[in-house]
Amino acid sequence: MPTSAKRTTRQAQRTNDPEGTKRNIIEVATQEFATRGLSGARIDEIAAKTKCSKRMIYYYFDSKEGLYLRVLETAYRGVRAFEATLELDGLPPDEALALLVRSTFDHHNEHENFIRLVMIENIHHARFLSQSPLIQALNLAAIDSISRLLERGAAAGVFRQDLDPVELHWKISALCFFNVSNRATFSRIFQRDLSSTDSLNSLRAGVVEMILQHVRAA
Amino acid sequence: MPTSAKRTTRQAQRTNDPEGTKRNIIEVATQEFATRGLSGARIDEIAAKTKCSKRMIYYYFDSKEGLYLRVLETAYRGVRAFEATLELDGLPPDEALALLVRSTFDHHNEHENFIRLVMIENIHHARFLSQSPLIQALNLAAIDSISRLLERGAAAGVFRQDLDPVELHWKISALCFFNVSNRATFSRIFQRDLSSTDSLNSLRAGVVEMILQHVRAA
DNA sequence: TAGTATGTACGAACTAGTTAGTTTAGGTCA
DNA sequence: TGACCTAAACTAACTAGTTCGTACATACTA
Repeated sequence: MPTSAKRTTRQAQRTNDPEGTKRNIIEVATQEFATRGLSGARIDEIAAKTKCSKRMIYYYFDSKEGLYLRVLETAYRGVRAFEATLELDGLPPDEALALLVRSTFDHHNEHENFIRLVMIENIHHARFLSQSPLIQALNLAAIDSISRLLERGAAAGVFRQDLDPVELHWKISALCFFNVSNRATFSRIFQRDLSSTDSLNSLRAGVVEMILQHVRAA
Repeated sequence: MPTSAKRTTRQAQRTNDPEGTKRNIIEVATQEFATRGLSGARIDEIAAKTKCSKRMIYYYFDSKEGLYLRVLETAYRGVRAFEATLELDGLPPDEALALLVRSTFDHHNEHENFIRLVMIENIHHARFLSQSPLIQALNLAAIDSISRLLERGAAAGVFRQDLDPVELHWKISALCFFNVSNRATFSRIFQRDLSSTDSLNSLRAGVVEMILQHVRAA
């Protein structure tokens, strides 16, 4: 019987691996959503690039938007996990801040997919992020770290007293985020490869310097 | 005959107005593309919101992408037109720079559609901007203005000598762009309305201060 | 009357999501 | 221990609805 023969050949080595399947789908979907956006990404395309069938995407994630939300959460979790590896509390305040800025700059630079997902989420007015208490909790933790840093700096007399941790985080983010988010248009317009080592070194140094100058006690 | 009667009633007052029609289409399309992105925007939806039919979009702009490109060009032209109204050359360098930063911050803040179009274009790796020599020319002109400013400042001894105009433009852009581009996610995560007058005043002041401190001669 | 401008109706291709199943893994009980 | 059972994991093919783009008909203007 040809039907059963075909089946045997094709599916002989199937093994159930729910976690692996989910991970595989999220990995592929991250790339697709980051590349093409929520409406630009195609479920069929994602399915084709996974090791499983399209039905599994709906089996595990319910809908395109459900999948997108899980992709977004996974991306934010990755960033927070990175931040947690920095041990700022053990360093003098100014050195800790310099390290934070430098690391954020480099991390963003190396994780373009994360930046693109955040851009896409902003295009959607943070509609999906709003549905995720997880993401909001993750980010609030990042502010604690800056708060402690500012308090130590102020106490030691090296930082100004009037700094707001959220606004400082905003400034650091702005400079590190823009480097990746607007690189395409910026490089094109000014005919300069902003991802070259020289450009990155120069921009990184400028950003660190600006932030440190900004927080220094007068 | 009902058909001709209908036609007569409906089109009795029709007047040909190609320029007006084109302007109307671009206006509507700008809003739609800025809101939903290139793949998210729907030609039928754009057509429904114009005063003309879908046929006219294809008549004047050939394709969805053709329309998008014209929308992008029009948006960039608007920004450049604004920049040209600033008369920086008549002011002392530090005042001129402060005015440039403040104006850029406010202009971006008031033109969310432009910011969103640039975000969308970056998501598309600047693929359409690359096709438009017009946009590239417009932006290069903006750099001239900064270059003159830096030269005047350096000559007067108030600015450092080692500043690169493109990098300074990058830093100003980063801080002013991020304020609008990432407002949705940022406001949501930190439960703070970054578009409130207080927030804007505080951020604007911080941005101007940072840039001025950065360029000042040591 | 020739070229420009405009509306209507339609189709081919695409796309999110579903239906109707099959296969696997791991436990149960005769 | 080994046949049997069930829930979980998985697939191929399909459906219903959408969406870009066009063919065709017609009106306006110089």
